[in-house]
Amino acid sequence: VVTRRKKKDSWHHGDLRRVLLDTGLRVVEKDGVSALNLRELAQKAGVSSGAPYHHFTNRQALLVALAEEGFARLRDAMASAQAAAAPAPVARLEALGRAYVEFALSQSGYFRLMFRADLDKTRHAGVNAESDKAFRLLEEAIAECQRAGLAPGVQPEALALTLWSAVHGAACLWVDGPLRYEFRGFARDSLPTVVPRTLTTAFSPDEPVAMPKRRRR
Amino acid sequence: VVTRRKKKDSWHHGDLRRVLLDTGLRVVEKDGVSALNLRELAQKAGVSSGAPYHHFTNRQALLVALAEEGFARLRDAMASAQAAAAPAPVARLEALGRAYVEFALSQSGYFRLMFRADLDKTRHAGVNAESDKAFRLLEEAIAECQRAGLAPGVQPEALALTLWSAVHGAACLWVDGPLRYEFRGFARDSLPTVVPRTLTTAFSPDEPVAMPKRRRR
DNA sequence: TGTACATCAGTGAACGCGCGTTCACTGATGTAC
DNA sequence: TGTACATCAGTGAACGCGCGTTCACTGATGTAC
Repeated sequence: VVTRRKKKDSWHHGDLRRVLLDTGLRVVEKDGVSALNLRELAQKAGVSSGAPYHHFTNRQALLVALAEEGFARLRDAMASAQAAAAPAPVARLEALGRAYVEFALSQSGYFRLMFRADLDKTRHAGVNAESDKAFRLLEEAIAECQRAGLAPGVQPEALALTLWSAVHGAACLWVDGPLRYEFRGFARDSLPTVVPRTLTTAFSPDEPVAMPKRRRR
Repeated sequence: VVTRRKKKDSWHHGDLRRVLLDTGLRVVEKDGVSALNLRELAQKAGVSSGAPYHHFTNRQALLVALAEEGFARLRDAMASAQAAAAPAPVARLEALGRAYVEFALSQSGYFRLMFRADLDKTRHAGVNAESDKAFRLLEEAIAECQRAGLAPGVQPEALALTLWSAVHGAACLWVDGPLRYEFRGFARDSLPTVVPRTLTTAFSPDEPVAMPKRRRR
């Protein structure tokens, strides 16, 4: 409804592309991906219904652009959380997991766009590259823990997958699933910590332990 | 396209309600929830476009009915997997987790319907009751392990949430997510085992261990 | 066993709207000389 | 610095389709007596 003006009022609208992305993100955050339509976006940006097509070839392209952006931001969030964490390998790993869940909860628009079912059909180079980078952070942190003897000596791939699954699952259950930001009295703020902390605690309950030597095969 | 006839050709169509549910499920399994539309369902059942409304008040109601059914089937699958498992608490817990993921992969139609975002808005008593029952199986199996000293001594709620998150996340990543039934050379058949097994192995790596006593708070 | 009546599961045509997308256009912006 | 021209981001009206939903109807099914 309100016409947005960015710094430079040049080029007619300022930065329509950015405005479309931003308002689109807000719509998805509030009502889900299926609620996003270009006409409404155009209207909210104070622009005619055809205008968005000068910036995105179609609706799908806008969704993909947002998904790419989301993966990049997730990676940034994870990287800086890790950098800010205590130097111990377990603390660093836990910080990554927490950042993942925190991102999903606070940026649920991006999260939905990044993992929506239809994305794969059009899975674009940019999306794949970004998501790979995010996942690689997790893998490296796990390898680091294993080298230090701070994680169970199972296949690293299995451990990486399990950790990713756990934080991803928590995010799904909270963002769109039956939990909706609530689970048995855990405070909203502590939610992102619960799952990663439980895992790292389970992996090395007391303190650094040697890699367990499996006795039977 | 093909007109279905059930045993009794009575009542015009036989059992249109059931046929609509079944073909709807197949559509969702193949192309996702958004691909399901009542006109196509009616056509596939060889019936006019208005016919479904004698069995479901609207599209939403059909989706909810399928979701309820899905939760009931998930619970059955989990219960019988647990019953068929070895008597050891850890084996029983692992069987539950495996059943959850197996269900998601083999019945991805139900899985999508059960956890789709829009379900919550209309979250019905039937759905809630069924999903609670399924989750309670998991909780009890965890409590059993903890009593036997076979799981870390963290809060049971945190452990339950983490396990649920892990199997749910694996399911999401495989069914609609970036993994799509593939992860680093794990065979498709072994996928449902990877995450639950990794967790139970991590929880009690060698054999039954006493509940760890946390030294620092 | 037959008849009358209520009920119920279908038909098929139509309504109507949301929304992606197109298109001929206009006026603003940048650039070459 | 001014002018001519290409380009580009908008307008706004319209197309068109998919699809949920409705409605007056018809014929089949079950039930009461």
